[in-house]
Amino acid sequence: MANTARESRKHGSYHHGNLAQALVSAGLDMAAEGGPEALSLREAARRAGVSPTAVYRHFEDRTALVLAVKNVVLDRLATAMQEALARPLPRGMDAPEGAREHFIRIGVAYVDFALAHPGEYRVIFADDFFPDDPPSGPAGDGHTTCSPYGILSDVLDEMVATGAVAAEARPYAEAPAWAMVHGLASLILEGPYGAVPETERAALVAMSLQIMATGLTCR
Amino acid sequence: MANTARESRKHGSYHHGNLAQALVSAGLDMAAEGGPEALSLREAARRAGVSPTAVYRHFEDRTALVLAVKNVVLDRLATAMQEALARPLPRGMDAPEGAREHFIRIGVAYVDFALAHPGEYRVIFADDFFPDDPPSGPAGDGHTTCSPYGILSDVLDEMVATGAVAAEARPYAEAPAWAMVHGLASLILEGPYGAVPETERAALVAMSLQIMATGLTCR
DNA sequence: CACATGGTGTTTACATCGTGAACATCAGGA
DNA sequence: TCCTGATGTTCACGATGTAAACACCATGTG
Repeated sequence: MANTARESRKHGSYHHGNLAQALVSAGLDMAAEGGPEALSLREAARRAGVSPTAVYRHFEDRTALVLAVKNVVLDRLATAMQEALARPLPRGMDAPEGAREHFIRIGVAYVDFALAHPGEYRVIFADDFFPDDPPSGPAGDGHTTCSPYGILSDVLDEMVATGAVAAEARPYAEAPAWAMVHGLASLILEGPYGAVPETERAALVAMSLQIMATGLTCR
Repeated sequence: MANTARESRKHGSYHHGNLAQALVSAGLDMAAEGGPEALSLREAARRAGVSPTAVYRHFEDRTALVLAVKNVVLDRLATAMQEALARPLPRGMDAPEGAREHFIRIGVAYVDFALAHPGEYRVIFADDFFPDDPPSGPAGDGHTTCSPYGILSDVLDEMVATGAVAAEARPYAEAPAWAMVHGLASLILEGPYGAVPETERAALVAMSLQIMATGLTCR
């Protein structure tokens, strides 16, 4: 939104103005329509009103364009998760319960985002390169807190700090948690659970996350 | 393996003999090399020593070819899981513990298969159509027991039958279980956990499955 | 002020892919 | 014997990613 004024192509001007941004925006649209495989370089150029090879002035590859789109999607996902955390907790909930509730919430937010924006979500896992979210050693070292991975990490820390989760269970705890939500999203979007009616889906997701939280908490 | 004798192309014969099979076999090779996106119709034809359009006599689409390959991969995955189940249990293990052990085993086998055959594994989730493994209502109705999904279903039934898992937790229990293993495989193959050294990977997977089993079992 | 420079977009071209249409070859039954 | 249906072939088309050479133009330096 940096510059709404300078719309797509200024009347007859040879130069575009902010092609890179326009291409990423077109890429987001195309991803929303048909996932990462629908994100074509030529079509992005077409939508930006520019010749196919102009793209190469701003992105080395088609892959580079996809990667730029991916970063935007990751940001949006992180925002959705943070909004879920921001909602006030029910009164009368103690710290460990609150941490567990946070865990459930970001999980639900993650899956909801994936189901609401299937195409965009799938871009995150395109081209087998992950720009964000470093695996980070057994104990999480400094990651960007505003990335999905960082948010998950923080919530897990909170669970340990409040005593909801034993400290011994902390190392690598991101893995099962993330695996669960990504697995759910993936099985619903690309797997057999797409057939499950939407009403039961929410219950299915909630139940899965409860099991996960219990597995982490129970000792 | 129906007919090993009749190799690819018999000297000068116009007709191939068993093109369909040769194409699927080529498809498997290509998938092993570069995943589903490397599975090209033309290249499959090339490897079978046949013109590109000959493929259409046996498969309606490129998608149909991919689907055929997918079915073979699902079979192999199921076999790997069944082999894991076939190994004898440690003596002195009671029925609930045995069921839990079975659960862990098929989970490990699933992830191991995915990591050992990344390209083939990814074919399973290509073209967002799932030929096998119907979601099957809340309570599993008759699926093919020799499919990955069927095997998981059976093991979950065993967990309930032996009292390891409460009957109330049975409906839809396949979802979180499968989500976990698929999520793990996916995050390691296409996500950030590919960077984790192989030695720690096994521990990470084992730990995740323990948490999952605990979540199902704990009451 | 003139002008070179580098950033940005264009045109042309090529290899690859999936796919449709028309034609060729062959095996087996009327 | 010849016809018919199954299987492969050749040609053709449009789409895609990308490289190479060229065109435009804003900028700042002489």
